[in-house]
Amino acid sequence: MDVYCGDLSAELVGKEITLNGWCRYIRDHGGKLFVDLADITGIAQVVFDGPLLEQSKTLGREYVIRIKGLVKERDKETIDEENPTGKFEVIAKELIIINKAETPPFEITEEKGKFLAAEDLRLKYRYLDLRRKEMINNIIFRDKITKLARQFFWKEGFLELETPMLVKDTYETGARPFIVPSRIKKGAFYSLPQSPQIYKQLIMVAGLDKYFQVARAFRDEDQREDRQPEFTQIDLEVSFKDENYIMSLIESLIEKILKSIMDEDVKLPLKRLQYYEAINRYGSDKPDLRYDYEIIDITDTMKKSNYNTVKRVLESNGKVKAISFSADFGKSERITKDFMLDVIEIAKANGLKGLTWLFIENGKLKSIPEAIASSLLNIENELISALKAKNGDIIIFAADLDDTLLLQALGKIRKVIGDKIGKFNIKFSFLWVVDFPLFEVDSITKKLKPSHNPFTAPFTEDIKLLEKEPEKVRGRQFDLVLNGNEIGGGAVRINNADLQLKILKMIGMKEEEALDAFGFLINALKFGAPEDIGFAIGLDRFVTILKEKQSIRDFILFPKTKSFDSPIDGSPTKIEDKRILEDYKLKRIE
RNA sequence: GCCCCGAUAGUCUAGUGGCCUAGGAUAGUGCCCUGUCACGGCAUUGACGCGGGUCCGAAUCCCGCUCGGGGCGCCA
Repeated sequence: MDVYCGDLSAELVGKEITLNGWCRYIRDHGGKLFVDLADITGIAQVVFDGPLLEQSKTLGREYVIRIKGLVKERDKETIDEENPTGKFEVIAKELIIINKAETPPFEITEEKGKFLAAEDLRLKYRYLDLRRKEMINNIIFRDKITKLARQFFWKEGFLELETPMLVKDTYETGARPFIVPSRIKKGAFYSLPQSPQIYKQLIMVAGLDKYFQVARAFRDEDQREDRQPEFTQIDLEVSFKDENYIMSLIESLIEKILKSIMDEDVKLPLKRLQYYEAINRYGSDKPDLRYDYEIIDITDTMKKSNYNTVKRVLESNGKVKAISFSADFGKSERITKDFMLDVIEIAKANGLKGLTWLFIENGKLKSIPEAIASSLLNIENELISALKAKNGDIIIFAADLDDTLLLQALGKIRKVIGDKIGKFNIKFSFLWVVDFPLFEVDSITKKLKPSHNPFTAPFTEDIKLLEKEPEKVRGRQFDLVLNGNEIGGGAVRINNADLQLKILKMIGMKEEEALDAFGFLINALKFGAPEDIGFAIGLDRFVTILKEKQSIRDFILFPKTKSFDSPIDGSPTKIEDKRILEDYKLKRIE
């Protein structure tokens, strides 16, 4: 009987079984030899003695073997409490060495961190890294979520449909795509999809009214800890539905994932925050609401103070905004002066001229130097009560003429403080951010650009503002935020050809450019496009946050490095000029 | 394009101008061991990313490069 190593159990005691696995640890005692045999399920101890002893001594680390043997309950004093199969062992009767293995270039160990090899080495030998329990768990966890999502959408009547990987280049409006030269059509290129966006809209026009896909997407933009050039979205699109349908559908999916996979409860419906409210209260369109630290406008109070630095800004119609938080973050650790000096540096790096910080002791404001607190003496109580601050709290505030900059900088600082204090009473804080502006104004070119994508429908009542006050038009866009990270986004799509063309022109495309790039979509909208709404969850990021890890690379089998190399196969690699020229009629210039 | 951090045996690390002939752990190799479980004991092989500079003297300081990581820009 074939058994997995992790499946040794009481029922198997006395039975002869076959195990296949890798020799993880070998303990040679001279007259007896123990092997920890590992596979995807776990580790089983195999005992070699008697006639097999000599052969077993030829085993090395990571040799792949098959053994036949007798399952035995271990003597009490030899039970390994650390190992789930530690009450049992297998007395080997037959040993087949399926394959020898070279000594691994790093240790495949479960000991946390101690021997964990550098990531670039792990990625080069990813097949060895993936033998580690932690990685196995990550990959299985990801599978569970994908599987659950599939079952969920199938049950809701969605079709799992595949959109093309070789698509039309639509660089004009979005992320830089990876391009693929065409061999047949000289000088022409496909792109790899930045998202299945347009194709799923076409699926809706076709009348296949509920689509989903576990879709790969590609973006040739610089990387971050939570960004890879190719990544996976759980992507969906529906006809004849609205925002409330999608939000409650996604909420229901989240609830199921958290309950059945994480055994965590989530309170539904999720909180919804309007974009402007999120910005004003938290300085971010994806605030982390595991902690409060709300940004409070103290402009009016500060006007009465004698704090000249700030007053000068106020005289030019600037604003002052503040955050308060506890200096004490448990385990007798406290916010230090050095940390606050770092915070001031962060403030400056984000464009603020400076930042003031004070602390409250016995109901009084204190500062280093004392002069700051003195200049605020007349508004001390008003300030403390406006911020709902208490003894032991730190108050920070900053003033600036540019309200947006002020809020964004404080939003960054709020996050730094939140991450530092880290005393969260909620593990997962989900949030909808809704009512985004349809456009952003590019700070340099002053041109309009879509705040998400150019296919998002404006609010019907805002369409009249398109001509004169486009920056006030709200888009029917909603983002899903988890612990301060955008993990999903959805929108109602434009289903009117004229409006679609108009929006494309508003973001700076000439009519012929717009038709050249998106004519196939605009044309489709003329042939009976239904009401259309969709959503996508960034799967890699989602699983990473649920597992409370930092890097999405630990949840991707073969990730790329920061410089876009693929350590496992060494790609990208040069292709000989001859082939490029003959097949694609392309020439390399240097 | 820019900013910041890092690079010492196969691996993880110690190291802050002379105590370094570079220390430890683990892996490897050889020998010993019948109850270990990251077995143990004894012995042993093995390293300062590359190039330049400062200095009497550089793993250590400086410059450049390479590689890796974090961030800004970018990511509809």
